Amino acid sequence: MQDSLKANFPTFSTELIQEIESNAIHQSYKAGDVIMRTGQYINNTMLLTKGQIKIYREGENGGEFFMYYLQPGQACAVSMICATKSQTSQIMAKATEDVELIMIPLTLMEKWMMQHRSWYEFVIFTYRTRFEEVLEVVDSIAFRAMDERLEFYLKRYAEASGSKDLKVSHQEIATELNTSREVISRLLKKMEQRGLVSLHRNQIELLQ
Amino acid sequence: MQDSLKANFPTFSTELIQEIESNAIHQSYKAGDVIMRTGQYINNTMLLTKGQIKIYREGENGGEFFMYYLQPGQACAVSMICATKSQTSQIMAKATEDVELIMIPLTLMEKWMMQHRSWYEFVIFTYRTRFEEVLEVVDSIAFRAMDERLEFYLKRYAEASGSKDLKVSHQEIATELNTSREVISRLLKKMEQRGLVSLHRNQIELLQ
DNA sequence: CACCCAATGTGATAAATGTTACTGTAGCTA
DNA sequence: TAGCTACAGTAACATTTATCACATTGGGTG
Repeated sequence: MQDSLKANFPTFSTELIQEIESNAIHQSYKAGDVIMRTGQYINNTMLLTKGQIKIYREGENGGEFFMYYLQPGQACAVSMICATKSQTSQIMAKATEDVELIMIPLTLMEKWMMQHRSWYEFVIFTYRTRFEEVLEVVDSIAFRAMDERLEFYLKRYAEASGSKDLKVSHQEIATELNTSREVISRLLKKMEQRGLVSLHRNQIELLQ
Repeated sequence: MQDSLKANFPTFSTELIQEIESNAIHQSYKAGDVIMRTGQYINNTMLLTKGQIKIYREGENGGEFFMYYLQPGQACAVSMICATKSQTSQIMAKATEDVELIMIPLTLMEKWMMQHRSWYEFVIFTYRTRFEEVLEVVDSIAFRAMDERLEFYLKRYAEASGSKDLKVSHQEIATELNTSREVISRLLKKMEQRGLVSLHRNQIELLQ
């Protein structure tokens, strides 16, 4: 397990890794599990060591607006932010694969900020990258029409899955972009005509 | 000046305030000045002691999408985040009133994180509130149509200015919501018919 | 006052997106 | 194989938003 920690968080100092090892709680989830709900209290920061997590913003009407992915070696910025005051979560986290993660209690999270430079830098780095990611999301909704947003979504999906064959239904895309399946179908057809994708059942192949 | 610091940042410890006093650079801007541009390098964190700042996200086409306000006693989260790695700004900051602020160099910002608990808490609090504010903005664009977004905008404007008489033109609102003046005029008319606002030249009066 | 100009109002029309309704099709299973 | 179901395609229409064109209004200024 130390190996997994070291491999996923290479910037952590040896002492920090030992501290994590002796204090942290390991937790695992199955693909599809909801790890965190909007409104839930947060007392731990979560470090992802295996699998993939999708972060959503929930609308009142039950919409699930996709924000970003978490990969092994990353942490949930929202859990860090909320954990510092035991606030409720503003987002929903869902496992897209079987997930293993390490829970760091609030008290330790704060203590380490003062004691471990590598932890401090990791936390700040996490804040920064997630903030930037959210700003990009704002861009995409504020300035771009649905066709561009769809391309943006597919690109991120491909990056996260590490493949150009996206196993995803039109309905799922529609839900995560907060639009309707018909709209996505139409736009995908147009993209196919432009030679950007090749459409199959339950699969979208990104060309070029 | 120490009084102004203490009044605006009441959580800061006495030692921290002294440190800020002896190290910081004071800077002032006129209403309308652009304080920070997208793409500009950031080496300082900024604490606002007087005036008001609007934070925008700039689109490639020149759009200026309004994100949130900064008031005295607050700091620019983006400047904190970027400053830690001398990154470029992802946002634009514009003074809406005459502004006075304190610049904290990157090196101090980091040093104080380890030394001053009140600074650490302030930084974390700033991250958290700004992240939440941006998430709310995502909500408003992702889940709501223009009429609701307009109401959301006006409410925030009223809160920030501390008045129900908003001195703002339809064109300005349109720009900051990335839509067109006609749309805003029409929606405002509807709001007036519903008894939510009273429209005057260069002024929108929020009723109830 | 006469004029100008920015701000606002409004209709017509286009484009994008949302909604409804229906069809087809692949894959699974009884 | 028949039937079921999730997924996908598509037409028709409604609604929202964008764009264009032009009228009106009110305040400031010569």
